[in-house]
Parts: sequence; C-alpha cells; structure tokens
Amino acid sequence: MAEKDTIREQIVQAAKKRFSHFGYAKTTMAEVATDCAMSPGNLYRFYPGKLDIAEAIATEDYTKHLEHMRKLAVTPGKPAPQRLHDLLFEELRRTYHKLEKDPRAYEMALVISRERPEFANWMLHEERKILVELMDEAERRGEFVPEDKDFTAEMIQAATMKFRYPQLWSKLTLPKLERELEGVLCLLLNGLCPAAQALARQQQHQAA
Amino acid sequence: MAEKDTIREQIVQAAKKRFSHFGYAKTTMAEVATDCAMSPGNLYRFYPGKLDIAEAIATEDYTKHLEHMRKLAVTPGKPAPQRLHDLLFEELRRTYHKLEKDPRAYEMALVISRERPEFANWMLHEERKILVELMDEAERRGEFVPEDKDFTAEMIQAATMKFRYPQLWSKLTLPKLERELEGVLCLLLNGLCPAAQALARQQQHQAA
DNA sequence: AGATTGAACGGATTGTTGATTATTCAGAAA
DNA sequence: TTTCTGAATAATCAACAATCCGTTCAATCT
Repeated sequence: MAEKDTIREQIVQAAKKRFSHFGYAKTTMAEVATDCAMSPGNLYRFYPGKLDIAEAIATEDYTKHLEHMRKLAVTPGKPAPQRLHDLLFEELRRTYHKLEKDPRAYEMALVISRERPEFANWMLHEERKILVELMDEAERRGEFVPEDKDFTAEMIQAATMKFRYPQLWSKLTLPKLERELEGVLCLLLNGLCPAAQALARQQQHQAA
Repeated sequence: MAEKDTIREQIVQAAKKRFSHFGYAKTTMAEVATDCAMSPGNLYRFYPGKLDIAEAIATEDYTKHLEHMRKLAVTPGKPAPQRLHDLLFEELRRTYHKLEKDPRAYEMALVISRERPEFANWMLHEERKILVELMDEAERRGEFVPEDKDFTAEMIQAATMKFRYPQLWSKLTLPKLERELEGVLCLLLNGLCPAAQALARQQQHQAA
C-alpha cells in the first residue's frame, strides 16, 4: 500500500498549504479534496476526519523537532547542565516564534489542544523520553545521577510549564521569558540550599 | 468620610451575597442597588463599575488569605524548607478547593483575570513579598542565603505556576497535583546535582 | 469485486433581531 | 450646593433563522 501512503502525504501537503494560508477553520474539506483532484467523500478513505489531517501535520512537524532535540540532549563535549539548558531554550524559542509570528499556527495549536488533549500528552511524553536520555547520558559520564529519572523528567516539565506554552500563560516578551527560564534552570540545577550552591559553584570551577 | 466607607462596605456585602448565589453575570446592578435601598445610578458614586465591586470582594478575600500565608512564612520552630512547603501547599489547596467546589468563584476568577490582568499581577506581587519575608527570616536563622531574594522569589513563582491556577492548566486531581508539587519543591530545594543532593541529605539528617 | 463520487443529513456557525442591562446624566430632592 | 434618582443610551446578550460544511452512504464507475 505504498500508493495509499503517497495519497495520504498528498492530502497532508494540500491541507498544510490551505491551513497556513487561510487558517484551519476557513479551510473546507471540499477545497482540500479539489486540490487533490478527488471528491470530498474520498478523503475519508485516507483520514477519519479534518482534525486528523491537522494532527498528522502537527505530528510530522513535531517529530522533526524531536530529532533535533534528541541531538541536543546527547551532544558530546557539553556538560549535562549545558545540554539541559540548550534543550529547554530550544523548546521555548521554537514555540514562541511559531506561535508569535504565525496566527495560523496558533489557531491550529488551540484547536488540537482543545479537541485532542491526548496529543499534548503525547508531546510531553516524547519530550520526557528525551530528558531521560539526557540523564542516562549524564549518568554514563558521571555528571548527574537522579534516583528516578522518569519522575525527575516529569518534575522538570512541571517546573518549566510556563515556558512550554508561553503565550497561553502570560504576555511576556521572549527576552523576559528567557531571563526567567535561566533563573528557574539555575534553581533546578543548584537548589536553594547554600551548601548545595557552594558545591555547585565548586564543580563549575573545576569544569572550567 | 466614614459614612462613605460604610456604604461601600454595604454594597460589597450585598454584591457578595448575590454573586455567590446567582453568579456574577446573572446579578444586575439594579438588584444590588435595590438590596442597598438605593437607585442603580447611585452605585456609581461609590464604585466606578460592576467589575470594581467584584475586585473589591476579591481583594478583601485575598488579603485575609495573605495574612494567613504570612504567618506560615515565619512560623517559629519550623525550618525554612518546611515553611516554604507549607506556604506553597496552602496556596495550592486553597485555590483548588475554592475553584473546584464553587462554580461562582470560578466564574469570578475567570472574569477578573480576563478583564483585569493587573489584579493577578498584584496577587503575585503580594505573594512574592511573603516569599522574601520567608527568606529574610531564613537568613536571620542562618538557613538559606539566596543572593537576590526578590529574583529568587520570582523564580519560585515561575516554577510553581502550574500549581497556582491548577484547573486552568490541567485536569489533574488534587492528589496528583500535590505529588507533583512535592517533587518540584524537592528539586528546587536540593537541585539536580548529586553532590548538592548528598549535602542536602546530610543537612536533613543533622536537623533531624 | 473495490474505488470513487456527490447528493443528502445534521451539527455547527453565522447573521439578525429584540431584549436586557451597565452606565450616564439631566434634573429632582434634601 | 450636594446627594440622589430614574429615564435615556449604548453595549452586550439570547434566541432564532439561514447557511455552511464535515461526514456519511447509496449509487456509479472501473
């Protein structure tokens, strides 16, 4: 069924074009069908519905992003705190720019997260896997050894929620968000306790 | 102008009763006026508008809450991490219960945070002052010494955003939220670095 | 047979109208 | 004059109609 997959891809491409020009709501299935030289009804042999096409687009897009993130998580030559920093900043900047400059992308994000909450869960889950990979790598190199890596990944996500959907929570500008993320990350890495901080500083000096 | 303040308080009381029975939207200014034995127009000599009455109610309520929080922040005999824990959990439980069991309160919270975003800022600002007091006290007792307390308070708030408006972000139950807050707090206190963690553990043992 | 169509169904969305209500203000009452 | 009223105004909301569009499926084509 390579044929079927080709058509599915064609549909996704046509829909992507329409969605990004006119928006999700203003694009009709009839239009997408016409672009693919088929009848509206025939679309349903390839996708269960309009939302599923949008989800396919989002999945394709996010999967690419995940590959990039995975590379950042295990970059050789960078210490674990640096890798975590790069990862979280990449995530912040990506969503910020995507949602900021492109109202269509914002619309699609809203629709999908409202209508398909499990998609947001999937994204979090995938990102968590990468965080765990980062920690596995850190363990291998003797940098960090969190007791329960999965739990720790969940907590890192909870603490950085504000930076994952920046424009849903606040109207802060990117520089302010970056400053805050920097601060939160520093707290997460070093903790509040003075002794812990002192030690963390020692380690940084040793590394330098 | 003690007279004027009495009437303002009377208006707030009447509105509070109406809002909590029938909701903000379903309460008319004419009704509140009748309850206060005055004409609708006269209300505007005491408050600029309906929203300002709601804001007055919320302010009164939150101010009481702040007093309670301030006590928790400086409770003698409890170590600073414990006080921070109590503070954040109190905040979580309060908002959770308030918004969970009472759709009227939820409606008012939505309206105020949409129409008067500066009110949410004010709340955050007040809470931050309490966090700084907690740290001042910790410094006095030689527990913590964050370099920039104001900044640190901001970062603590950023990291615990998810628990401050729990039902706006997620549909998690209170036990799950509590488990997550526990984990985030632990990360914030001790940090990710193993050496820092080990030290933190030593300190806890010494304290016990 | 399996693949495809496009008309038909119904749920959602839009536009319109009428009513409700927050807010104002000219004037009445004190 | 200052305090208050209540009708007038304008903005918002609710209800209804009309339309649109996602989805289905009986009929057609290959």
